Amino acid sequence: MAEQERYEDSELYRVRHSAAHVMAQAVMDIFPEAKYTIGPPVENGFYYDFDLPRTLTPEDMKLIQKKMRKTLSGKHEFLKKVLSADEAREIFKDQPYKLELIAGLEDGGFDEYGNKLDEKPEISIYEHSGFVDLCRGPHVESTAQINAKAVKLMSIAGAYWRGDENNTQLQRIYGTAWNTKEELDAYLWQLEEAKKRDHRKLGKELDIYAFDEEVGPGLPLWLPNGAVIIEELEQLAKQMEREAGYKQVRSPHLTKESLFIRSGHLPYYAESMYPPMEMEGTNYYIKPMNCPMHHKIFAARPHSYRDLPIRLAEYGTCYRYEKSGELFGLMRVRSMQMNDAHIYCSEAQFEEEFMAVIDLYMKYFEIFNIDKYVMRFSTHAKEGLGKKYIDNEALWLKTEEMVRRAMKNGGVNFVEVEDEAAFYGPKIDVQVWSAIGKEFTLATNQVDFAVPPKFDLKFTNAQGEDEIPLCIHRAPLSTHERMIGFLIEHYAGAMPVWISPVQAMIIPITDDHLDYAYEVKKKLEKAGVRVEVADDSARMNAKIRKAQKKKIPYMLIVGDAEMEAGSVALRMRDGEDKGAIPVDDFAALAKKAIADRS
RNA sequence: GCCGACGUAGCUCAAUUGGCAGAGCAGUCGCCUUGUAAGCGACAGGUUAUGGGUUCAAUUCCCAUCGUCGGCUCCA
Repeated sequence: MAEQERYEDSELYRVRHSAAHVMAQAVMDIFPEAKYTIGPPVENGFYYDFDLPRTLTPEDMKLIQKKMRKTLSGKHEFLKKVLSADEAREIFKDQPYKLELIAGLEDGGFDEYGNKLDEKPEISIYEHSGFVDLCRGPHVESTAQINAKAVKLMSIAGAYWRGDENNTQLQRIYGTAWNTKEELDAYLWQLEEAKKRDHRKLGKELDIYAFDEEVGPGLPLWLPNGAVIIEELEQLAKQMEREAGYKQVRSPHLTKESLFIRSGHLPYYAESMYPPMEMEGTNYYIKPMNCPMHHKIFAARPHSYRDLPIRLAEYGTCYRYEKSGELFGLMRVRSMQMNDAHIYCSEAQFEEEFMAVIDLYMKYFEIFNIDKYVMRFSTHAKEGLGKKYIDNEALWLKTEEMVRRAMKNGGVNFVEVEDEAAFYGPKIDVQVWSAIGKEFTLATNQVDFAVPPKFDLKFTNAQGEDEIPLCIHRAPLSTHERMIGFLIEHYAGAMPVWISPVQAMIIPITDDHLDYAYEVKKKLEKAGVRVEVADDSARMNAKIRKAQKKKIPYMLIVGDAEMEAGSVALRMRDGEDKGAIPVDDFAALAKKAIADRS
């Protein structure tokens, strides 16, 4: 396979970066008193952030686009000039954000996002048709290289200066830019297609879940179809966990405050927890995580090294107070049921246990044909020690090395990302993308070296001494909410047979075939197939259309011929007509598809 | 939570400068009895998210609240 060109090195990257400058020029033209900040290329386009005297309107967008087009119709060269910090300060003396950037560059400290740089950078400006911006480039040679017909402004959004919510909120304009009009159209078409896959749209159409204003935001109601999917996922998890030596446990949704103080969730996690309720002078919290309960279950009985590892599993229901603007369909909710388990093991057992969890992930990915994901190894950051991370650098480094070694020995590809760990240890997150391109952590596999000692967890080792176990937190099937949201999009609503809420729809051609249809239904139900009869007054064609729109895997058409032969005419949801087959044969076929989870 | 947009029947969407709130699909009831993506007809369906305000008159203009969406922040 040929080496792929890095996006940052591509022509398109320079086109987008340059288009951002042209847009900034248009905005500054309309608002001369505005302050401009930064405007980088991003995936599929670019943005630029401004501090403006008033909020932008759709009319402004039109005007900006018009002005951009005018600039792009000419051939204006992008000229780079390297200068000193003082010279730069003189040019941008009325631009406070630029002055801040210059100061960062001068210190050799920080780039435009406030991230640390390794080397002291040079300070440069780019100028085109009289517009000057502090910028390290690269750009196209001239505006003639930007196709005005392939540039489109997409949306306005709020964004914090340097991504910090304590800073001023700026107005961000997003645009997209391509080499040709055809590429732009293809991109816009792709966006439309993605919307059709959106789990929020399909979840409604397929009657999987609903939100109700009166129930509350982020609190999904599972409709019968959704509940079927949940049931199947739990069956799968229970089977896999049984085979992998897990034990099922159960724990309450509510506990005393002291438990979460001990676990370290309070006060650090309080922002994400529902506020406490007071009973008889004691505060109780609804759990945002299951771990403290599982630790208590472990601690409820003494353990010998001979018992380890101990693997405690529970599809635990948790509640987290996500900020209102962060909610997103099923992917980000306030009530969730996690495919949770905690594995308590000795240090010697760690690598094998950790990799057994990764193996479990792989098995699930195979079942669901999930191949577009990134395993992210999330480590601590030194600056966060004692703040967002437990203050024990030696243990961090040690456990991180354990994970790194385990992953390498297991031959698993991963990317390492600093400052993404849990407060109690490093983790492997499985990153996936929603239909509309949002990134999510689907599954997670975390090491916990910090909390077991807090809970006085121990086992008796071979020498008869107390030893503290390590804990692995894992959730390979994520939460029901996120997993099902993901699966809806992954399959574009056409769920595999085994998790399809309705697996077969029997479609009688006329009412004369209804009795036979019910007879077939009974037989198939006996075989364990979720089947319904389309017994409404619509015509066969309409019934097929309806079943097709509900993405039901099998349509069984029954008429005179089938009734006589004891068969069904099988139509697949992709439109393929398999012709008539004996009912028993179909039952066997469906049974096999369900058993194989295909 | 913040910035912005939006909220009309179960769903998808109309409604002129403020002047009687409408259609398709779904639903119900009839008729038709049909061979692989929509048969025909009738009926029913609404305090235009909620609460205030302006006005002779508000779906339309203003304010607040709730919710949804696009981002930011945050995250399983």
